[in-house]
Amino acid sequence: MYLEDLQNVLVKAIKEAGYDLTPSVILSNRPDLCDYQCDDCFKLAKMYGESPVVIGNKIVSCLQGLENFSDYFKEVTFANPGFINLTLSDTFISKYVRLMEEKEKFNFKPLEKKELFYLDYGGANIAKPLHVGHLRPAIIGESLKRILKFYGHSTLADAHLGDFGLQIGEVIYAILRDFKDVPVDDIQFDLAYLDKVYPEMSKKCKEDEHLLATCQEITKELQDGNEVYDKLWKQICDVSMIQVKELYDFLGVDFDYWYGESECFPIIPVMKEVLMKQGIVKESEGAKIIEVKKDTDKIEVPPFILEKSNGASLYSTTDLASIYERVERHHPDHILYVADSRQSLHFEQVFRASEKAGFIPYSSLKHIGFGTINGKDGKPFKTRSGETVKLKDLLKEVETAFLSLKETNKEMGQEDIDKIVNAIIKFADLQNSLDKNYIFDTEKFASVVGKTGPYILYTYLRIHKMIKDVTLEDALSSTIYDEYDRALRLKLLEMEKAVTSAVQEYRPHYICEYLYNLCVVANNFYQNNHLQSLTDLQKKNDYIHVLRLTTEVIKTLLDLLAIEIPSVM
RNA sequence: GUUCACGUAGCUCAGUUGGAUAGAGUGUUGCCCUCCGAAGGCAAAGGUCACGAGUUCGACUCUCGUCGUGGACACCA
Repeated sequence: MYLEDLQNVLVKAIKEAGYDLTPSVILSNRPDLCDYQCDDCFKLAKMYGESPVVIGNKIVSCLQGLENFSDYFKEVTFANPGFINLTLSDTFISKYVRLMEEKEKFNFKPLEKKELFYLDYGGANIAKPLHVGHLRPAIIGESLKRILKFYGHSTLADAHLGDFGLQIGEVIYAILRDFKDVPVDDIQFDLAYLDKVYPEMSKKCKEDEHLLATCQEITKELQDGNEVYDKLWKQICDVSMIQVKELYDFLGVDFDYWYGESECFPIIPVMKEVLMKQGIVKESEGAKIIEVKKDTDKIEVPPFILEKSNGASLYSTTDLASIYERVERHHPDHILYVADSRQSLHFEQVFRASEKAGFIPYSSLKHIGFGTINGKDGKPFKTRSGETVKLKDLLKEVETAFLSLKETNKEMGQEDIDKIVNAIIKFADLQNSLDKNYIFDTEKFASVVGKTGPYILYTYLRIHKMIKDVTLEDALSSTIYDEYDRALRLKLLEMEKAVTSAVQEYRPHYICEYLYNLCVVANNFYQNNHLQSLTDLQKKNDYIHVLRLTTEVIKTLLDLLAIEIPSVM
């Protein structure tokens, strides 16, 4: 809100100077000179064919002539070759800090249009243990959901479990082999069994074409409604879901719908009928396809495959069916897919097919791709023996490393330890920009110093401890006492920008960046201003106001990253 | 082969419509606990922004090319 007000003042001054442009007021990149700056003199110079120096000086003198100048600025200057430097007045800063305290949601501007975002960020597979690869979609998706919701949008989260693919056929094959003398209704197995059998079958099918074909056949029959397979499948789901939910629960990742691909199957025939009527389905090499390439394409975009030559459905089929179903049922404005960047071509095909079929426009569909977690060799992260790392083991490893840092950590309650482990992992992951691969470094994931989740938690707890029992009588005054105080108040105002950017670009790391910077400024304040020894009551009152708001902002933003605050550290 | 993403300090990474002196963390070297928690604060050193052209008053940012890394390229998910 404050930025908009600043901008409006500038609009007026520009008009008064005889020009017409909506300027952009941005955070100063020379904090030694000013708080905010406007660089649009260059643009105006081009538009009006005058020198930016002349234009800038005109605008600056219009600003300086404002009747209520001090409501906004302490100082406005022009700097060569074309910068307008704005230093905000204490009155202005404190006014908006007070509004952040008083108004709902830190005085965020209400949304012009509330939209419904349908988020697909699960991708966990039934019958396979969750591994490192499932970590990023879960925490990025969860964070995006919370950010969108905080911003004012509606969200629906769908786990979209992989529960009807080849891996199920493989596991069913193994069950029938291992329990061949047991009547189907009496077959009982547990999670340990699935954990053992899946890797075994997966390996064997890669080596044995005949076995693979058998498992594919089982998968198809399951999809077609084979009763025996269906019974086993239900049990596989029940057994696996316990672990899947346990892990997601630990990570604070929650879904509105725990749907799997299997849910799409009843819709597939309906969808196919719609597609056939539109006449966009073709036959090619025995398969049913939809052409999705365009003349403007630089790359060869392969056709979307609706049906395999053996009549079976595949990944693309269920994804398109799920779009059809989601649109029919929920009418979302956007569907977001949080999935590995490697799947970008797949989503491109699905999105084009969806648009061609008239389900939902291409522009409403978005694949939020992210890089893979690599080991130090630049290849996907594996254990020493070359296996994918189980998520459970990774979490345990981080916990062990944390506990060994300090003797006293072992005395902490399990709930607090869990929260800190979450903070370590999530902050380490989310602070990277999404599109890059990143290197998994055990040391980094065990670190609690510097730019880490625990640093944020620690900052929060220290400040919270000293102000939690104080009740405030007077509102925050407009006096700013020193540079640390000023820096903290200015930083608090930036919250809106951080969240807005994160929403607009679907990038949680803007929140991390801001959160860390806020904590640095807050720590600075803390180090240089001792609350206890203060005798000036108004100053003490104001400091508590500012610190309290700081803790509230930290807590709110941590929640957007799905990080909870422990009771002690 | 075609194509997409990436290449910024020793290491791990930010850099939000192209703007002034490219920022953090970590590591290294020094300081700061008789005052609210040292998982903290301060300071120093550390850069041909992969390389070469181009567009622009101005390029880490945009365009093209080269090199390097990773990925994708119809019946797997």
